[in-house]
Amino acid sequence: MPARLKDIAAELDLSVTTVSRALAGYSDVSPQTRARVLATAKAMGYVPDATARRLQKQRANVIGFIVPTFGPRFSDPFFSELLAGIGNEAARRSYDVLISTVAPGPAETDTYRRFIMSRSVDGMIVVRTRSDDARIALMLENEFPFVSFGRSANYSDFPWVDTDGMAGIRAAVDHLVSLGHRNIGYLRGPQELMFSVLRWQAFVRAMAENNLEINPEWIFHGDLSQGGGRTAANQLLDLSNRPSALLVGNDLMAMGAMTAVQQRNLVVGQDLSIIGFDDIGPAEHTHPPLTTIRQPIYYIATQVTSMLIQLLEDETLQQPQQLLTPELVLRGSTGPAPAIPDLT
Amino acid sequence: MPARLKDIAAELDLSVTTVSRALAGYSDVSPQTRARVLATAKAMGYVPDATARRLQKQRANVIGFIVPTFGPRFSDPFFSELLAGIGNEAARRSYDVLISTVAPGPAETDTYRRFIMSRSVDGMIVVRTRSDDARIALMLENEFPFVSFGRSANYSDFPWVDTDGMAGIRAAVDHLVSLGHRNIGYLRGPQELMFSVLRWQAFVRAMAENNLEINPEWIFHGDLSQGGGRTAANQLLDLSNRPSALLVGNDLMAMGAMTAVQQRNLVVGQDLSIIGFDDIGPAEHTHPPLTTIRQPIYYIATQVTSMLIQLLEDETLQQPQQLLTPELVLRGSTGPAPAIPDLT
DNA sequence: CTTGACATCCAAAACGTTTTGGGCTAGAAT
DNA sequence: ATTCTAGCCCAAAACGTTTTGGATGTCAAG
Repeated sequence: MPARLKDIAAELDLSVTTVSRALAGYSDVSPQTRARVLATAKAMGYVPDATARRLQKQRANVIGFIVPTFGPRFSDPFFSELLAGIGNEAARRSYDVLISTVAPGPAETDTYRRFIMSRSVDGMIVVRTRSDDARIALMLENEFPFVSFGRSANYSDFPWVDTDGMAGIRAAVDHLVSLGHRNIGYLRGPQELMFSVLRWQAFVRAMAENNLEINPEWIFHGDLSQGGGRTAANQLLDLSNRPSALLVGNDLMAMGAMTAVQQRNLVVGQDLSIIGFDDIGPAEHTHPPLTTIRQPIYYIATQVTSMLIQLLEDETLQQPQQLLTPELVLRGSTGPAPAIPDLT
Repeated sequence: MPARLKDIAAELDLSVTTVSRALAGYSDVSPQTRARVLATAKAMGYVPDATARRLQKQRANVIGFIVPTFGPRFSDPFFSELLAGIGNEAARRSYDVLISTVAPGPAETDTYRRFIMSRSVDGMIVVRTRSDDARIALMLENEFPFVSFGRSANYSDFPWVDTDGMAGIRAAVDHLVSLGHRNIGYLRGPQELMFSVLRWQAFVRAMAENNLEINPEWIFHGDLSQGGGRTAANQLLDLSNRPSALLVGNDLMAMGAMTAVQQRNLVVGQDLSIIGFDDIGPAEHTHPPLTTIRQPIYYIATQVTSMLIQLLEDETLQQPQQLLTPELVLRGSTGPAPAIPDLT
């Protein structure tokens, strides 16, 4: 049984009130008394009961994070990095993080509702925003504090941090063009994810700006997983006329695509140039290392967490919406386009 | 403001007690009243205040999980899979998961102490156990419920689930031997991690059983990361007399080692056979796919969580210590040993 | 008519903390 | 001698729920 306030009070023949106020450092406790309280509290290993304190303060000092797990087994380095950022920043500011995992859908909204209405958490962090995002709708309508990693199509007035996919994709396309590529394919992520559609739109625009046509045969869809990337790349490689470069919606799929290429004894960066998006940890350790559009996941995670805590502590955000410019990281998975047979 | 019990009571002109008992399904409230209560509770979107309930019940329905993050940025698929398992199983049994991230060390023990003494969680899940594990010592001495993924050298009487590293390593060595390898190196993980020393001991024994000598030049150390694996493999490749096969303490390092081999234009599975340990998601997507010793991380995570919840609900564990036999998954990173120059 | 038995409801206590609104004493000022 | 002020302390209320231990009313059995 951990020691409680009343145990300390009994030990020192003081009231619970005085012990509480001594520990909180109020000035209406004599220095001697305070010293005695501090000493025995330490000796008894006293740690306040978090639940009781929460009930009284009407504040949990906990932020919620619901991981949208796609499928039961999922291992996405994106999320470990995210979690490390959220966890470290929260710990630094003495907040705890309450987690649940649930697949997108109605059950997900229920979990959000439960977190909010049961007052288990003071605020939420949202990731992988959707174009029409029920989670954001729910929280806006309940005026519940949250910050998201990513924007949404249907709502605009809420705090978020995001990467400028447009700029990133444009840099990638420009880079491919400068390498001589004109036949560029694109591997899209799920349509309902906001970042997926933004990146796709960026691709369409960047191609147009370079006066390149988009060949519908070279557009593929994947589920953001390595397996999905591999499947899509195999479809591409089965084509009789292939593109010379493939832009991929995220790194994990790009890595899967690389595997598919190599399994046919083709060379990534030569027979097919591949560019990913994210720069997750493993990206620099593939062979060849993956050229990718880097978004600072860990930094964004700390940033989002920090913003949420600021909101909770009634500070106003000087910049509630932050659009970060990503950086194209040139590595080995891209190379010059193969010479085109001269048709003249 | 979410609706509270007293709001429902006021609405229906009932006492808070009756409303509470109606919702809890006690038989001393009339069916009509109960129906009315249920209806308005639903209409008002009532969700019980978790904090108040916890205080009264002296039970949080929360399990704690402290992620031992090594370094600020870390992305280990091992942990995402672990988290998915813990999260999904906890959600299934209506428990929440409270998370913190902290690097191993004294601050880590403080975090455990805080979780325990503040009664924020009912029990803890421990992973990456150490030979002499301060976390386990702390919880045993406070009789705090926990279940761990992994054993410990200094304590034996606590509930855990673990993979039989011994059996796994032996299978791997036997497999290499059957392929003709006699010169086998080993890349160890950190010495303080229990699974690391168990696997190393297993290697020593398995080599002896096959009458093979261990060449100290072929023993390396790494930090379980891809970068660590790459560095170690580079040391190996710099050697004038190299082993023909390398057994690696975990998949992430094995993947790093593969990259190092490929960067020298050598072929994994031919010039150097590599075997990992874990079978994390990406392992089957490398090129060549990684031969590895599979431990079912997701399953173990659900199992550990389930056991903890059983403990918390006063059920006795029929099998408090589970040693799972891993499976050697043969893929492309291993191949026959190169022919040895005949010295006779 | 009384007594039980049953059905239905509720006031009050409890969980452990913080906050509110004083109370008491000693010494200084009037 | 009285009032005021500081300094120190504490009882009680409050947070929202569940549990405890009745209270009240009705109806059937005696």
